[in-house]
This record gives sequence, structure tokens and C-alpha cells, in this order.
Amino acid sequence: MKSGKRGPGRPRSFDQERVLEQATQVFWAHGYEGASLTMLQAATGLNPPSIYHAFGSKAGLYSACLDHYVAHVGHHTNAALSREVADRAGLAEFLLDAARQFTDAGRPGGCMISTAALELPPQSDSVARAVATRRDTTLGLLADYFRRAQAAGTLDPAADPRALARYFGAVVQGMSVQARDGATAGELAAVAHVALTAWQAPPG
Amino acid sequence: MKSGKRGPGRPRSFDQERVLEQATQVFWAHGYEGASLTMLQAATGLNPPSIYHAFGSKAGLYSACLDHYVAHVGHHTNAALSREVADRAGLAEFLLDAARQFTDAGRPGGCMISTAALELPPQSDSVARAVATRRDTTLGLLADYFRRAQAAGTLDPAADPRALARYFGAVVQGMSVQARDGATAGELAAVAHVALTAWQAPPG
DNA sequence: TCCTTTTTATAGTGATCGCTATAGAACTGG
DNA sequence: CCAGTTCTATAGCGATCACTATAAAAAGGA
Repeated sequence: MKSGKRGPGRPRSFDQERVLEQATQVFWAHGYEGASLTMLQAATGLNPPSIYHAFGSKAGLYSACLDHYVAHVGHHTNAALSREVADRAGLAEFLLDAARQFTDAGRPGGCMISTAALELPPQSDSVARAVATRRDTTLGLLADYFRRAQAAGTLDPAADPRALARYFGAVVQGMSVQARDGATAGELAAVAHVALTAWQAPPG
Repeated sequence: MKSGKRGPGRPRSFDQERVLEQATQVFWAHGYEGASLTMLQAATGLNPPSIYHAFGSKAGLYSACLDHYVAHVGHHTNAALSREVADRAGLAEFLLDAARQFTDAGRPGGCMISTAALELPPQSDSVARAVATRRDTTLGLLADYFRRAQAAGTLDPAADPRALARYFGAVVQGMSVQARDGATAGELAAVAHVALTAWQAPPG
């Protein structure tokens, strides 16, 4: 469907993936409302009509950038939580990967989804609901991870998977805030290690 | 200095504390950039010239609102960390108070300082530095708390006070994000209880 | 009363916001 | 070549942004 036969009309003169990558950086750094069309125009090299023809609106472009973000940046993150074996080491890898991602030089600090959670009025429009959905997805992945760990016998069966999911979700979001505040990868890794003490092995 | 002898000139027709309370709610809910002067004008009942004469600029009003916030809303929070006896129960009270504050009905969700951390470009202007300073203050209070706890023998002396401070700071900021996302006081309290497992009593 | 000082209220400043009308450029199908 | 279609480029739309010039109103000191 991508490079299939082109219909009539002038072909577009830009690479959609490249545009999404650059627009994502702008939204990531400045947030949805903080990113102006002038910034997006300068970063992507596109003119307003091209943007609006390709993505419909600023919100549409933002939504496409969210997809791009989870598909590329958040790829390893979700993969770490989706593996079959769910143990403490896997969760550690998930947290330490976040510590690295959040402080990656040359990219905006922190997590794009967590950052968006705070700047958008809750439950207002479609943009807010789009990011809320992605956060719920990660929360569900975490809860499933802990359920699998309990089934595998690596996590105390008395623990509450949903409470643990919410806890580690909060830790990651807190790490994102601190990354934005200038915390180093080492400092965030230390936070991750402390947080892992909440993983209680089954008794006996 | 407050109700002292008034000099010449027309007396101001508004209560400064009342204005700060209402402006704080607007900044708290919408963030610094998201709060427009039109909103602030509607919430406070003041006209733009009155605002600018009393506070200098939008940034000046925001700074005054930050002071108002920590003096009123964050009062109990800092007080809990400043008590002489530093034990696990005191830290639990600090976290549970945050869980309650962040979900207080009739107020914007989450923490005003943490929320501002994500919407402002890091280390940009005076506004960003103002909120960064307040976050560092809380981080220092936490580290001192853990040092006192080690001195009192309620916390493992092998623990790193600064790492613990950063960790619990991250937890609180994560709770703030989730409160903004619609988490209930009970859910945040559960997060707090899980987080407290990182408090390791001294061996023996 | 009149002058000075301070705070109000009205109205509007230039700049920027997201977005679009219009027209020209670049392609396919005939 | 000529339609038909789709994208690009320039320019500008109304609305809103933070902010302010101007002047009237309300106080004290003379």
C-alpha cells in the first residue's frame, strides 16, 4: 500500500517518516500546545497546506507522532514487558532501559507520553484521550507482567498486580519528570534500583 | 507592614490573598503557558492594568502564586519532613498526605510544582528556574530527613540518603501525574504503601 | 478647594496562534 | 497535446496572546 501504483496528481515531495521523526522531536520537547505550527514548519520543512493535507490538523499530526513515538522510541520498552518469562530481572531491564531512554543525548528529556499527561487538561478533547489510552496500555502491560510472574512463581502471590503496576508506572513517570529536570542516567538508574525493592519474592 | 498607615492615592479595591488564591487555581489547573490573562482576569475579577501594577507581569503573578501555593497547600507537606524525629511513620504520613492533597476535590489534581516541571522548557527563563528551585528544596528536605533517620537509628546506615531522596521524589511526582490522570486517593495511597518498602530498617 | 499620588476602567497595541483561500506546479490518463 | 487530479507555495484570515497608553476615579496633604 506504500509504494503501490500511484494515482494521478502531483507526487508529494517529502518523506513521511522523516517528517514524523522531526515533528515528534518538536512535540516531545515543547508539548502539544507549546509546539507551534511555525516550529513544526521549520523542523519539517513543510508548508502549512502540506501539513494539513497530509494530517488534517495539528491534532492529527500529533496523533501520528504519538504512533511514531511508541513504534520507534517506546518499542524496546513495551517489548521488555511482553516477554513470556516475567521475573525481577526483566522488570529491572525495563526500568533501566527507561533511565537510558529518558536521558538519551540529542533527544528531548523524559517520556513524551508522561510529559503530555501533565500539560493537557484531563479528559478534555481527543488529544488528551489519545495519550490517556497509551498510558492505560502501559499500565495494563505492567499488570499482566506481574500476573505472569505470580503464575511463574517469581513474585509473591499475595501482592496486588494492579497496585504494583500503578506503583511502577508512577516510578517511571517520576523518572521522566526528573529526567526533564536534568537528572543523569546514573541518578535515574539508582532510582530504578531502589524501586525494585518493592518486588517481593514468594515466601519459602 | 500590612495595615499600616496608608499613603496618598486611591486604595486598592481587592484582597490580595483572595486574588492569589484564585489565580493559583488557574495556574495549577492549566499551567503557566496554558493560563491566559483572560482566564486570570475572569477568575480574579481584576483588570489587566491592576494585575500588572500589582505583580509586574504574568511571570510575576505566577511567582507570587508559587509562594502562595507552598505557603498554603504545601504547608503540611514540608512540615511533615521538617520534624525532628525522622522515622518510617513520618515518611508514610508525608506520602499519604500527598495522596490526599493530589486528589482533593474542588482543586486541580496533582502537585502544582511537579506539573509545572513538565510544561516548562528546562532551564529556560526565570519562571522555569523558580519552580526548579522549589523542587530542589523538597529534594533537600527529603535527604536531610533520611540523614536524621540514620542518625536516629531508624534507617539502615548503608542506605544512600540522596538516592532515597531522589527515589521518593520521583514517587511523589509520579503520584502527581497519576492524580492528574484521574487516579483516586485510595489508588495513590496504595502506591505510597508499596513505595515504603524501600525504607529498610537497620540490621540487627 | 486644589494638587499629588495611586488604583481603577476602557480600549487597543503589535505579535503570534491555528488554519485556509487561492493559484500555480507536477504528475497520470486520454 | 489536453483535461483531471493532487500537491505545493504565497499570502492572509479571524481570533487570541501578553501587555499598555490614556484617562477617569478615589484617596491624603496643603
